[in-house]
Amino acid sequence: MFREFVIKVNEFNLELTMYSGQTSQPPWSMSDEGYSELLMVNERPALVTIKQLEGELQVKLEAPEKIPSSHVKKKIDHIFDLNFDLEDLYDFLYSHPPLRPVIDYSRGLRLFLAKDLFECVVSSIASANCSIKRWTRAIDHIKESFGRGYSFSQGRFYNFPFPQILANLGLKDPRLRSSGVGYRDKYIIETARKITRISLKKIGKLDYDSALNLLLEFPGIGPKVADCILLYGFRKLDAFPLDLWIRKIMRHIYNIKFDDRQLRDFAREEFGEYAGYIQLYLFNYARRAGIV
DNA sequence: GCCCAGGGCTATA
DNA sequence: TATAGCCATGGG
Repeated sequence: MFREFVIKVNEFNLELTMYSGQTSQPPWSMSDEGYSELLMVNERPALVTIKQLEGELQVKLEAPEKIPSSHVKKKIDHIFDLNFDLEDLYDFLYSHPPLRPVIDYSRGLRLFLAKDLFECVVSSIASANCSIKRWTRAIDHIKESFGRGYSFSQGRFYNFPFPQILANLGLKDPRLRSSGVGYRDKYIIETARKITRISLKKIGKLDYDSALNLLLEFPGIGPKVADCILLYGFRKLDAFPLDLWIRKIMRHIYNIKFDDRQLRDFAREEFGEYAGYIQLYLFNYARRAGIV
């Protein structure tokens, strides 16, 4: 089954969003057709290819079984957070003078939300003390090694393996390590084992603090990784992942020596429901503008 | 060859 | 509670 349709968008930059380093998943595979990825829609495999032309997204869909376009559109709307009003964010940023410069630098940048919660958890663990290039490649390797493959006209695509598959690996099994996650392999395996007993969906329904405290009990998940999962996985908009870039840029913008505790409290009190998006914009600003 | 990467874990005071 | 050293490994 092949199908095409269009999604109207405003204030969206697909390429910027795709390569912004959010730990929900690696960037989708790029070709002349656009960006392609395997999505499970109603538990069924579908290859989705999207290309942006100004104010519209051209979507191509290939699936062995019949899948309603409206369901695919809903998935895409969710993954790129297309229903979020960026104008409101820009108004908020404009009303806080220290933050004004970041607006024009990242216009159209949106959340890149998880298509698979477990993939988001593993990606976030793998991203710790690791370059974006390396952890995204490692996740792609894990998909090819342990995921289920589906063939399409563009080639073969793999889903992210279910927790049970990684949970069944021995702690010293070399296969996960050789995917490129390094010493984090045991964290991933032990976290996978815990996740076979706890529902990620249920964690996502808890309030911010309860979900945070639960995630912190998983091996390999500290404060920063937990906030990434809360933001990019569960769309907790008040999460504020605090990494080295955010520390740098906050010190640069506000010229105050905050420790991590104070920075988190400051962000959540000052930014509220915009904290997550502001973190996204600050990260992009710091990383690309070469702020010291 | 050295240093760093969207940090977390562990031991020590 | 706070800080120090360690961790795999590819890229600059």
